[in-house]
Amino acid sequence: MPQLNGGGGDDLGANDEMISFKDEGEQEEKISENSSAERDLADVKSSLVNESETNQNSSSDSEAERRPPPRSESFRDKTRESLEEAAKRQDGGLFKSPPYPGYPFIMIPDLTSPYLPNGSLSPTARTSNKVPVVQHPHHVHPLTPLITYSNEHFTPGNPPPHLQADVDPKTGIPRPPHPPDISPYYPLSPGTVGQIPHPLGWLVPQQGQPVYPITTGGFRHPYPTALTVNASMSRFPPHMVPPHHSLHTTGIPHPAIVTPNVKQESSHSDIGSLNSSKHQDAKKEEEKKKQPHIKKPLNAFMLYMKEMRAKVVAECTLKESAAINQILGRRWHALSREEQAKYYELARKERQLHMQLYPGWSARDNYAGNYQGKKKKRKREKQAGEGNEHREYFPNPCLSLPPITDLSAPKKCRARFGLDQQNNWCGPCRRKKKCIRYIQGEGSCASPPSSDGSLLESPPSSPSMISPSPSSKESKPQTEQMQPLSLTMKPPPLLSSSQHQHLSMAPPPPLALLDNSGAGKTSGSAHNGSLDPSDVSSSRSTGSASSRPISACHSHSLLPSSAPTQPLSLVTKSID
DNA sequence: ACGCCTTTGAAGGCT
DNA sequence: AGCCTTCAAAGGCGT
Repeated sequence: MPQLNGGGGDDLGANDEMISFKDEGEQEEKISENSSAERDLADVKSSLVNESETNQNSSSDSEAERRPPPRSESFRDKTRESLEEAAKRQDGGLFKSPPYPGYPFIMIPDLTSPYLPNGSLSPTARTSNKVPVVQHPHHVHPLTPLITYSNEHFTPGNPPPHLQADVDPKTGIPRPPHPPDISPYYPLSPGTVGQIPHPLGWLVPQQGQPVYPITTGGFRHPYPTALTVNASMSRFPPHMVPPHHSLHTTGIPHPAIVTPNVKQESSHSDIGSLNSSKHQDAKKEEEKKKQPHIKKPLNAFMLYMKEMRAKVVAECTLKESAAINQILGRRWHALSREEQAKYYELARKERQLHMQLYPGWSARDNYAGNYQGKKKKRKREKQAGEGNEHREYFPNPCLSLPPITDLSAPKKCRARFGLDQQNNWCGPCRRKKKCIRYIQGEGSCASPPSSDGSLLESPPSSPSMISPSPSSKESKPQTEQMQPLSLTMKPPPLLSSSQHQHLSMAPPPPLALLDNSGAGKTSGSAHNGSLDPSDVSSSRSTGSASSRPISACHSHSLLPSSAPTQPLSLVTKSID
């Protein structure tokens, strides 16, 4: 098995995750090409890291000086630079083992927890990127993934939401049971909703049920009265129409559903020009705007970002999301497999539930122009020389972070079988489409992901659960390619660069590495990673993004001099 | 007011 | 089958 065992043999088994580090792989590839082939990749990496780090250390100050003054830089460029600077300043310590206090999933949500940064209850009702959507403040919270997979917080006496007969006499909307354990999250006071926004808050298990007790057939039932939303108003079929104001079973607005912020101005502005079709059009428009916007479920990284953003903001003085996201991106890579796996698991579950809740929903629905209020996003032009080339030749030190490659994160076939067994993948998976096996295995699976509700112990993503798949050949021991996400396993410590060296001795190199050594050229499908979305992202990031420097987070979080971070972009950019 | 930036992952569409 | 594009969150910043 080509996966790195963070030293534990607790391989989570998602090869594809490795590919997330395709940059790393690519760079390693380049490195190995450029340097002696015999050199251990890890050595190369670490040495490069050290070099860059030392460079960074010694020249971080002079870097700015050396950097030629912006020639004909646009404001964007300047902004970028400032961003880079900021990131440089702030990111540093982020790459030491993040001081994760523990995983939120098993944390008992505590509003009073100091873990909640002040700003965590972030900006309320902000619009997401100008999309006229309303987000309740509780939608945003660093502890969002606080969803607890343990039953202990859920009194077994509470009937499942869909059986909840409690109906609000006023609204006719089924009321959530308000279990004492949940109430802290969702103090559904008249005007306000929960204070703890949780992207998956609506998934909070009840009655000791699995997080996703909803079966394909049953989840709609609780909403008959709630589905009073004028169907004509909605482009969504009634069953897709969120109950009422996007209320979830629990009466809690589903984070994925946002009601377009209908601008009131239109209503009175119409008064003047009531006549004619104009008014009608306006009306129509307004109605359209009222259509709930079902957002995409957050992916693992988004969940992670949501949770960690506040933390990063707190740790650093950064506020710019772009810079923070860079940091988070690197932190994401620095996460241990298990940690990442948890997010993947969450994301998977959210997707799953999302799919169940809105069977007809397609991500395409949210594409520009497909729903009111959404402006077309202008495609960012790829700058001519902005290829990945530079980046590849100047490995990003941050990428030499622990090769947390494989996650048994539920990535469908890819995760289950790994890249080396693509023949086992379902067709769609090979084309990066929806995994049919995954859907069949999961979506139709009425049984909870984990019977005891403890996803931590037996995550459904566990290949064995997902697919007894015929393809899971006996040839390969399960331990190798289908390792369950046993969170009981000791999480491999985040590796420092030095550790990374050690890691390089880890048994089977990641597939990517193998491929790299074998395949050589990155171009096209040289490595398996080309099949992985990460490659797409790689191409997407077009160097400009990935090469952006994110380095030092001043203050406490600074790494010891041994492992400062190196702004790659500085290296890459300095070339010309 | 609105778009861009920036990250990763998922998914749809196009070729 | 592979590549490309869009969207999801977030908040500062530029236009």
